[in-house]
Amino acid sequence: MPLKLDPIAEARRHWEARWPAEPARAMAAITSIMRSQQLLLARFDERLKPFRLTFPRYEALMLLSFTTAGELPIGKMGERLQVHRSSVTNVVEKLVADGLAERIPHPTDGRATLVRITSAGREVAAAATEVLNADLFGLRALAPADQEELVRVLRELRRDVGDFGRPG
Amino acid sequence: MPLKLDPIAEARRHWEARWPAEPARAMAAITSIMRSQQLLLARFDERLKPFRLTFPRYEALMLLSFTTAGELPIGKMGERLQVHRSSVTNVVEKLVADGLAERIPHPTDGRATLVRITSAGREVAAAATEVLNADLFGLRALAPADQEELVRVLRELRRDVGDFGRPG
DNA sequence: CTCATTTCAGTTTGACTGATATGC
DNA sequence: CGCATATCAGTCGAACTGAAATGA
Repeated sequence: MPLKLDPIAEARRHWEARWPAEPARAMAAITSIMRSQQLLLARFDERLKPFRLTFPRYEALMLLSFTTAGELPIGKMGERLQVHRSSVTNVVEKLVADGLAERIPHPTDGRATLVRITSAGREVAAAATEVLNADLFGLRALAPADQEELVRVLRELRRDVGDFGRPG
Repeated sequence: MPLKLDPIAEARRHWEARWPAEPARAMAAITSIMRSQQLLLARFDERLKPFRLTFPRYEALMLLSFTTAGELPIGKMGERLQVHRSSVTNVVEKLVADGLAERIPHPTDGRATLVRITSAGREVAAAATEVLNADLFGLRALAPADQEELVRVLRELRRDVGDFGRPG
């Protein structure tokens, strides 16, 4: 059930009454991101449920489907998804259990495990993507220019916080 | 360790190779939000750790501190924080365990429990906020105008997804 | 009685740490 | 040998569901 007023606008008024404008603005931006993520994630999970997927699993599946060979070692996946190796092990376990991916030995490195998307995995990935595309990932009402603006500003944010760039 | 390239720009190229521009753009916007949230949350948890707070706990504490009486029933908190009642029960339990809040009986409604912030809770909330303010909530490098833009666009998004407005 | 409020028990999920096995 | 890779066992946090208790 939606609230009557924008909760972030309300919170911002409280902040501005107690702290300078600068942190209040930053806080409003942050909580906007947090809340948006929460809402979008809920929406995604709902759409993905029929496929027995969650957003992290969907991400992993799409990552695999984007590689030329359809396979990637666990460590590489963790790097790309920015989560711990053991978390990847976990997610992959679910995909394997559902027949969407399989573990195969690395041809040259005996330590490594390759995760390969199966044809069933590709089908599910395509079908799920179709569903998500159908409502444009929940952004139907957002103007294309606004979507681009979002990407641009958040790219700045991510670079600043250390998502990419500044190699070191 | 930061990646060399922007992972979202990379993913977007993959999407554009397989699907129309519209969903690719939406997907880029969505994953920008998801990833930003992930990065910010990690940063917050790090900053809040010395106070034995997590972001949800901090949110709950701030919510209480913003009310005139410093107290709120559980259900109201869940409504404002947009989480399930039993989740609030859980978070409040942690705050109470650390002496930052207390449960008191509702004066007129015997069913309800009021959660009240303690003076220790106010102190911790203030100290934690000071720390978060010190790096402007992780948005040091983002221009004020960009922060406002973020708030504006995400307000549209939230309204569309059903965070507020459209009462019914 | 019905409805509302909260708690409790139990589950799910994802992420982590640290220890271990294996192979480069 | 040291280093890298992955798994396993165990923990934690947060969210949920559904049932039970209590009281308006």
